[in-house]
Amino acid sequence: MTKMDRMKGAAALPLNTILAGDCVAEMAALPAGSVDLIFADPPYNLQLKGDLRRPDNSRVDAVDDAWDRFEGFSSYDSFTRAWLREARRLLKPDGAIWVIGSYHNIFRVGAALQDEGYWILNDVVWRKSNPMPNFRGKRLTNAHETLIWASRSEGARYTFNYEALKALNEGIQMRSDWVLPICTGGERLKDAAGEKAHPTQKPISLLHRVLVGCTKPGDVVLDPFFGTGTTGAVAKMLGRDWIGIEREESYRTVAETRIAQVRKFDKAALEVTRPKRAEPRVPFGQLVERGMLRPGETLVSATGKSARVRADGTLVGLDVTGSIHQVGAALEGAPSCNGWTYWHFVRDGVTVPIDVLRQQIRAEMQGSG
Amino acid sequence: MTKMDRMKGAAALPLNTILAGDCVAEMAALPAGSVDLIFADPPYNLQLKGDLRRPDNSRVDAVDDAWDRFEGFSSYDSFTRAWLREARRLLKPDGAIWVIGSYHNIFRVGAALQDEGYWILNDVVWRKSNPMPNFRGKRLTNAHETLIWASRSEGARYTFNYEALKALNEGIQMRSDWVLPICTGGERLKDAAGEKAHPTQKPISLLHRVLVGCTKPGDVVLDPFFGTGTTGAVAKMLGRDWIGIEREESYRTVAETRIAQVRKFDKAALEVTRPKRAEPRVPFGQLVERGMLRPGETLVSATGKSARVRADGTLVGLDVTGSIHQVGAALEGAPSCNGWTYWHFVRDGVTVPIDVLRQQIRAEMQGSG
DNA sequence: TCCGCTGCTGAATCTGATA
DNA sequence: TTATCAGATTCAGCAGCGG
Repeated sequence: MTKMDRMKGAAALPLNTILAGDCVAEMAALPAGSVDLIFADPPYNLQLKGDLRRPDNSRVDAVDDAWDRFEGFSSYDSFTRAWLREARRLLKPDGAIWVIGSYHNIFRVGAALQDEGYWILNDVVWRKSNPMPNFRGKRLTNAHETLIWASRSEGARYTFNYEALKALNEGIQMRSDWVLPICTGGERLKDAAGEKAHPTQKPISLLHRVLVGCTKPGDVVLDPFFGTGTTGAVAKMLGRDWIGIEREESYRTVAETRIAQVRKFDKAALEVTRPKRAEPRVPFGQLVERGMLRPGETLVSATGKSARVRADGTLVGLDVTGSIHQVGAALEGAPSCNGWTYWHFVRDGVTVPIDVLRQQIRAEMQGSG
Repeated sequence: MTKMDRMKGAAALPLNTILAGDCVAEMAALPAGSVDLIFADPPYNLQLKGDLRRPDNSRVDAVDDAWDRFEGFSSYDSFTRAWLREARRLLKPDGAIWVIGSYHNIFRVGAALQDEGYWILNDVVWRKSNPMPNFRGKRLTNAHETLIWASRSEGARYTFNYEALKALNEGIQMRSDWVLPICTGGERLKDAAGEKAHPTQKPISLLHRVLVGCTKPGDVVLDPFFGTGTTGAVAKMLGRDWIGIEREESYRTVAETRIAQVRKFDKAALEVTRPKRAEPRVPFGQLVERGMLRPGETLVSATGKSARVRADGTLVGLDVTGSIHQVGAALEGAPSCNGWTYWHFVRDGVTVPIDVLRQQIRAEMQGSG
């Protein structure tokens, strides 16, 4: 594909609309390499037989819709591989996919993902804080669903906002198990008759975490099983573009009304904690040029090693000369070393990491734009 | 099979011993329909490439054993289907199987189980209370493993001690997610050199829950990937018969010594299974994800300071960005600050501490362990 | 004996910008 | 495309030691 083709394709993308039809056919009509993230909540192939009743004999409203009926595993597999293949064609090279499912279908989906060339990054457990109990006492309470996060291929440079998710989790890195309530109450959409509009509406909180963690503002998010449009609603809130595909007219109607009512968060609120790597690079030599460190001055490490600063911003250790990183690594016998945190200078008897000086320079750069 | 055959087969069973050899060949030599429960911890096919270092530069001791190396998915699939087929032949008609794995292999195992005619009853998530973190900040902490529980076939009358598991869970129906620590400390078996005897020893608490829930005293439990014999040790404690199969002599030696030391119904060993209950930690970000607070919304303090909420659960104050605690401390010039009581939101003209929202979330989590 | 501090470790598919 | 090198990155639990 030429750059021109891709630009043409991108221009043709039906952003922020719901396409009516079968997801494989609709995806086939979209341009390759045009989507940043796909979130998919495919039919679970539940294979329910008769009714299920609660201990008080009331009937459980199960998923018995036509779209969840398949002939058998082989038919479900063909369906799965067909939509996963089209989805992969649509993804940009560094794009990624999330798929949610239960034990009825997730193993087949996961194996198909691997067979189609996707590269699994994590499986994530959505642990429901308020699941439906097991009424018969014949099994464990089915209290979770599984999500799979995969990049388009091995080695792809997928988007992962590590610091943002860490911030969401109060400073501790986000784990693969997420405790979130199921979608109930005011969030649960109702149809005209007051019945739930969709049997398996996903909670906003789930999509919020996925989109904050794995997309950037302005990214294109595709949901091939749009349902009542949680993906679109959250994408809009977060300032991402979205495309939905949905066969059932009744779901599309509910989704359109819903998304129209969503307000985008304001720009400042969408800013997210950024990684250090995104900050401007400051060469160590600048600390010397600016006179923050004197040539000839001795730097020390917490492990008791020392080295002397030279005018060109290199260090001289016992036997070694080189960058702050190289000398640190050599003195420790380590394969690598972050010299910024390893080396310290001494002022008025106090030992200070040289990284503090780098932060001063960065702060100045901020102020001067 | 006649009743006579089955009795002959049962009589020939090598109970409470470890068979040396490849599990497919060893299972093929055992009589059909003779086993009540199988617990299997097959190789995960991790496909690790280079080595991994912690931020302090120490090297992670990875699973690089020969038994975890496969040519590719197709080779792993053949292996999986071969042992699952033999395992199914050995099961009594009402027998069941548990298999444990990670995202590297569990999807292939689950699909194979279904294809071979097993009937999945639950997938169970082992949520590790103390997993290894993600050192490079490139993915989510891999904090769980998945177990699949399946009966030999659809409609089988498998053993499930509903009341026993409910009692283990302090009177509440057992859920499909189990919080248990990984195997460390005194429980972790060491070799003569003081190194861990097996790279992936499973905790007693995990097997305890499986065997209490899915076997009866006197049942025969088979583990085709016996390793250092946690399955055998727990079976002996609980008065079940066991059969192990293990290729590696070093593992068999450790397992034999270990199981010889186990006393039936060792009370102290059973203590391990009681989960510790602490007040669950609720990250501030969850209030945002759940829509209790809106990104862009302003929080205020009793001292007249204010800050705005961002989508990743951080706050922006006058000059500071960070957690609710960090921003509160900075604005007050204090070394620390409890953001939960310091910050308030405004609804209908009323100022409410954000801690009220945390209490709401905790109330939802109550009773769901 | 208790407390705090340091150090070590666990089934892990673990970098990215620039030349 | 490949080589080079700067430099970013961790949580819970247990053992051992010193005061």
